[in-house]
Amino acid sequence: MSQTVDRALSILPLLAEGPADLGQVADRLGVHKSTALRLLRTLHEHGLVYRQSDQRYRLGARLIALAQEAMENLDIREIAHPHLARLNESCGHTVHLAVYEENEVLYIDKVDSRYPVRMYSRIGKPVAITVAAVAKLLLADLPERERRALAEKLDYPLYTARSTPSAPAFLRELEKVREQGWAADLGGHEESINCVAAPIRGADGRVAAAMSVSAPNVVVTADELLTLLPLVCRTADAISGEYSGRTPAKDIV
Amino acid sequence: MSQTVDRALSILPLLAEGPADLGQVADRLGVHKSTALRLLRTLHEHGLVYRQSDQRYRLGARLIALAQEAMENLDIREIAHPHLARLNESCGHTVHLAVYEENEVLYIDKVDSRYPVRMYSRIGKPVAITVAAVAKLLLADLPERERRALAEKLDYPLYTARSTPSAPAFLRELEKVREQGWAADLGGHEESINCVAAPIRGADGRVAAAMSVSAPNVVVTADELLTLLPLVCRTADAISGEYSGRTPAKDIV
DNA sequence: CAGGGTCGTTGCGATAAGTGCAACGTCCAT
DNA sequence: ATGGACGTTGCACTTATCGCAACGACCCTG
Repeated sequence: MSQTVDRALSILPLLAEGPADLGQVADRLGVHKSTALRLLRTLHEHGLVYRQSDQRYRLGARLIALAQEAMENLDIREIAHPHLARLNESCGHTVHLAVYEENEVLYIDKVDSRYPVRMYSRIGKPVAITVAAVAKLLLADLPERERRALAEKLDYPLYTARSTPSAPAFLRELEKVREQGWAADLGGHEESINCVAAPIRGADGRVAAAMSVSAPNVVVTADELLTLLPLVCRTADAISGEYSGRTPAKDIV
Repeated sequence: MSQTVDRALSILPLLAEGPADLGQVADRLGVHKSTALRLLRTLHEHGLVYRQSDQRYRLGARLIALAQEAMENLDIREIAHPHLARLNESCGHTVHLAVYEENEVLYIDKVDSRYPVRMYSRIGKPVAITVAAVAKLLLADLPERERRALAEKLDYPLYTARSTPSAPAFLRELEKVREQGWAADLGGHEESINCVAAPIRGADGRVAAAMSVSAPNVVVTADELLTLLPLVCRTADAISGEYSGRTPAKDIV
């Protein structure tokens, strides 16, 4: 809508790929160098980009700090965290919390496994949307139109032989998840990693977030992990209760 | 430099304080509502702001994802992480990695304590710059002019009785840290928490990052924590060696 | 050491893009 | 039913942005 701002913001994902110099930025934006310079300067003043010693630009520290504040403002995160920590205490595995927003599913909290083998994932990282258990729960709750439209738009990378291969398969899987009220990912993202997930609902009954427990085969088999399902669901329900204002929450400050 | 972009970017910190509606944004920017609307729309298209169900705007998911990518591009983080994890294995306490950029010190990595008592801090969060041990190391290495200028600009909040109270005191502390080559924070930020920190240097000898070990009094006394200093310094030196390209690093892909 | 090339930077005039206004629509509360 | 608050739209004005061309710094090469 606003050309100047639009161009300036387009620089950010570009720099997210790695540092770039003025010429590269100008080329990729399709504008004159002087224009790119002015945009970069403005971004720089706001701390969103940083100019490193070799004169190239990269994303800046304030961007990271802003994102941090953004996450801290998500009240569901505050509410859920103690529950996630408690679940991690009792089962020892990695626990994730994720939300859906504008065609993306994002981890917004994580409690690391207490086993030495840790899986790779990061708060703030977009989730493998076609296979992750939390993603299935979040998408399964979208209105049908939106769900179908999104499913068509997605790519279906074959991370493993068990990855969801196509839009129809994905929609069927979502339907199943929707009915059973929980989801699993058994080696669909990484061969040896399984997850079970449960939905967290707001006052309106819609799925506001999803949480999961993940563990590699070398620690527990898929079947063993599935025995945790009731515990995961209970935890998710407890969070739902607090988040929707039904349960007053017996803590804190 | 670019008015439109400048205004648009000013919206981000504003929304970081919490969700706001169109009128509030327009007022705080000092522009007409229609102008604010267009800016917000552009930000929205790029996913940097999100419009929640009550129509108010808040920071969006892509901002968080971008920040994530920004951090993953910091090569020092990649290099340091295994060392931090190993240090955590051997001492059990919380380990932090921080960098300085444009008047801010930011945690860019963290390995949580294995004790039940965990301290509050977050990757991406700006550090209490006048008291944190890592901040002292990073600022102590700045050119004198810059260091003085920054010291004058800072606020000196008295978190505790031991917090650095003023610019002159801070500069003296930095001088000391500079000479001894390590830093500590003994209850200067939170009464019961102590840290020891060591610098990580690049090929040019300048301090590129700093790492610290933190623990609450209830787990170890300050004196006990200080006995870890040699280990912390050795770890930092190992990271320095790898980062500056001296040590080839015996790993990875 | 001179010359050619690359890259970042600056000032300027043309004009395209952004701005504020006023009117409209919607929703909610009175 | 009526008033007010808030978001949204189209439009005329004019200001802020754009690309250009020229400059300067730097680096590498012959």
